[in-house]
Amino acid sequence: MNSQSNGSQDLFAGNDMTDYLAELNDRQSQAVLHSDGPLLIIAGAGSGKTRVLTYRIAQLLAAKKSWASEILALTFTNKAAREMRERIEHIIGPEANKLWMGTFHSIFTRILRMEAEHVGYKQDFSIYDSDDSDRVVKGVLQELRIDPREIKPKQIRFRISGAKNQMISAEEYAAKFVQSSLDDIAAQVFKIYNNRLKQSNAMDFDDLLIKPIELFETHPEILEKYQDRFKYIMIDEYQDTNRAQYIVTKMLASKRENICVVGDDAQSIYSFRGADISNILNFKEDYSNATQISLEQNYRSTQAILKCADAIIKQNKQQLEKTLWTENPKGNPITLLDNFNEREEAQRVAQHIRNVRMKEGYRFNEIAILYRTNYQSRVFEEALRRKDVPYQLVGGISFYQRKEVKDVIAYLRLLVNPTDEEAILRVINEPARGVGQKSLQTLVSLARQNDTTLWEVLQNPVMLTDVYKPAQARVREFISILDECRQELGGKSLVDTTRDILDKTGYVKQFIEENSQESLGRRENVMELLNAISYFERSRENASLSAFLQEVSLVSDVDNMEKDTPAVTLMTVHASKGLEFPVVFVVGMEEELFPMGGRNGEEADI
DNA sequence: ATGCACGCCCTTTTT
DNA sequence: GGGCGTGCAT
Repeated sequence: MNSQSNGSQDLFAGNDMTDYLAELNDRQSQAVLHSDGPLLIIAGAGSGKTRVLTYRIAQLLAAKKSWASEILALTFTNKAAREMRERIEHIIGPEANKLWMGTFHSIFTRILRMEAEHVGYKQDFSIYDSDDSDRVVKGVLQELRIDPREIKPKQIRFRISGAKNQMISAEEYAAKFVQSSLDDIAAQVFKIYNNRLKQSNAMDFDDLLIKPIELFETHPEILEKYQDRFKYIMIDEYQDTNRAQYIVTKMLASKRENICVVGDDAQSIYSFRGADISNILNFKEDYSNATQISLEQNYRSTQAILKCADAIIKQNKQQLEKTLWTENPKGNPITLLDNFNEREEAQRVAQHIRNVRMKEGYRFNEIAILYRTNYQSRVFEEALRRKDVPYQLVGGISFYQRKEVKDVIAYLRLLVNPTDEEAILRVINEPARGVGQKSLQTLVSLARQNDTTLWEVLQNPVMLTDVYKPAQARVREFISILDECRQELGGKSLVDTTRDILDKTGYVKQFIEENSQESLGRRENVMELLNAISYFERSRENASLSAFLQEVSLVSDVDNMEKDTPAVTLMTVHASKGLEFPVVFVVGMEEELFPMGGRNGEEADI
């Protein structure tokens, strides 16, 4: 691996700024030394982008341009944020913890928590992931008497999310964007969906980006507070910002224009979730005095690989011109493996892995298998198992998306935010306590009729009179368990409180009684969640339940990837972005699958 | 009315 | 390898 790679060697032995400037090439140090005014860094793949960003922050601090607490650095993944923070900590020490560095979602959640009341929320609002959103949509569809099997909740959610990303309100959507009956349904659902989230004191992922804009638009004095606080703003992966992210950062930067964006139009991979490549293409028009610096030297790949990538990217119609080059060796040619089907492919990849290990001495953790979609992993897992090759899966159904984990999390969410309707619906009959569909339906419609929260209905004995008698008692039991555990929050530890919930509800007991392979696994996952909570509690100063919940709702699986375990890594191409492996298999390179095409496969997407 | 077992469905990429 | 809906038993 090259010395400029993401490798683990300590690059920051010296504390003297000049020391590490010496490690940079001309363009890199130019970018690091630029301090005031808008700066656009076009950073090709493997061109040392992270190192430039970290050094730039260190440089701003060293030159006393600002305090750490006045720098805002936004990334897309927790991993990128953590990596940068660690590197900066090496240079400047614990002061690094004062940086406002994190994903868009986590930073703006932080701001929203502080300003919640100004956007009509309570501080401990819940965060709904896409699964929660789908379930809300589904509920709304049912209330509208639309069969969720004919109209898929996901389709509706995509439309709502797409609209939100582009800052189109439910009202505007209904007025302007209805072109099909599906749009029409989406428009109806959109409004109700928003109300329901609001009433549940919950935000979805998109809200975390939109609500700050609302906040700043309606409260100029609050906007100004943050404009003054953030003297320097840095945005990583700018090519992947969507409209909301573009607007909110522009608002924050407009006073000082000390905004530095780093990106590469050729590496835009998130258009499917609203990323708008024109944000980076138009940066120079947004800020007429912007400086542009292109990082074109690649430190990661061989010439052979670079040449191949370049030949493909050159065909993009819209792009910022640049040519990647490298001083690295020519390297092995790329090997093409023709296969009859996926089973043969997997089998031969597994064999190749054994070969490169035996003949060329690579270790398992230096090898990666990349595919387009998670479900492709299965056949490779099988093949690797058969050949006794250890592997680790990154992504797919992540730990925090498992049903049993989500259930326990839902219980915890209810301690913090009892009005979280999605959480109630999730666990009110989990484990089965005799509150079935029929009773639930009654309860929900009571809430709607009285324009109140489900929680309110559950608590109100008068309202419950219409509900099936046996269910009433069970509802009361459910409520009192939650109330009891909520009392504990201040006193007991989080793990103990969680254990109490599990005990009182019999959640784990059901798994023990079932005693099947499956329930055993589920039980283990719940135990692992307890471990995670306990670890969180031990490693944090102010380890509140709501802080834990926030963290788990904003982590992804790549964040937990183990770099040193002796295992081949399996993941999607998306998840691999920014990582390095000496040996890489890109599998399933089939028409329509890679790149993904099909009916709506537009040329721009390809 | 609820609970359970079964068969059906689907699987882009992520915060 | 999931969830989810259906249909049957309790």
